[in-house]
Amino acid sequence: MNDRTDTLLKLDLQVCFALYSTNLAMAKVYRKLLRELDLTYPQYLVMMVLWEESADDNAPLSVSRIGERLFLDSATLTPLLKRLESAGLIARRRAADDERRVEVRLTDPGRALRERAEAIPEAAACASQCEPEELAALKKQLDDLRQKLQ
Amino acid sequence: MNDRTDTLLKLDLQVCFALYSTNLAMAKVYRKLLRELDLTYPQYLVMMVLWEESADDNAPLSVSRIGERLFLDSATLTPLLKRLESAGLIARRRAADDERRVEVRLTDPGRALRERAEAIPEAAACASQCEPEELAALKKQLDDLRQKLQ
DNA sequence: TGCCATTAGATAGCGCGCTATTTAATATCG
DNA sequence: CGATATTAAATAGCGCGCTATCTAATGGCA
Repeated sequence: MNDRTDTLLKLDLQVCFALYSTNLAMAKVYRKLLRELDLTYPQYLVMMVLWEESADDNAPLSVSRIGERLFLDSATLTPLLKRLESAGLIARRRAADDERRVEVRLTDPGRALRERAEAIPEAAACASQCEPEELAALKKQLDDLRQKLQ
Repeated sequence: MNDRTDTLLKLDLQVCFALYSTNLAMAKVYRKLLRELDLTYPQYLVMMVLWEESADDNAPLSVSRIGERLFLDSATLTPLLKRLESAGLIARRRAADDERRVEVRLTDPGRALRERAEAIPEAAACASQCEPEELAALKKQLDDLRQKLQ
């Protein structure tokens, strides 16, 4: 193994660890911010998808559609959605035309929560203290890497 | 809220989600690679710290020292270390001079595992398919962000 | 010496996120 | 039509990672 290869391997390890630990740090910041909404970060992501795709017409989203957006599957989403349902933020119902599908809709409180949630990204942006250019570059690199890994 | 601010907020959300989902994708790749070593990614990180800091002289590391390196605390590490212990890779023992501390040491099998683990970073680097320059830039940005978040 | 604060680690309980499997509904094809 | 394959979601069980709390050991100080 030559030096260049060795450097590359160490670097790769360091990148993976940086990804891992920065993600934990990010989760910690969001946990604090989302505490007052009684949401976890993954729950917040689900609500964001619903607010984005279904807020206007209240069109239902299937579990798998939400999973597509968030790269999560039913084993993760089903219990999470049940918690959001028991918190009164969403409603779950089997689709009439295909009873395999579960239709997820916002309830009125779920729709209303959006306003209170609007303070979150600003607070998060503040915590990150980064320049837009820097963030844009980081996002692009992360998206590239995810695509390659998948 | 002006357009520039709005753009920044959306960007921040996107970066956090990119971080979250890329981390999951990375974990998935490592899970597959580490399967043959019967290690999870956090367990692998602990072994890496031990291999790096304690392989030569078998000097023990405390739980908190490992936690410092990995940004994890005892609530996460204690059960993880117990699993590594029951797998025979490490030994845990209260320190004689201060019985609050627990000394973590590699066992012979734990030390031996290092050789088999040396194929992992190469395989991971291969999966990421990235140029060293790109990885180096990504690592730097992630480290910056983590520091700002903490 | 005795009291109190601090420290290191362990524990309880919760919510992901995963693999593997199961259930039920729908689609397909002879 | 009936048998089989495919699909959507749910479930079981495991390992983090966290907050909050607890236990036990040590340090400090009157």
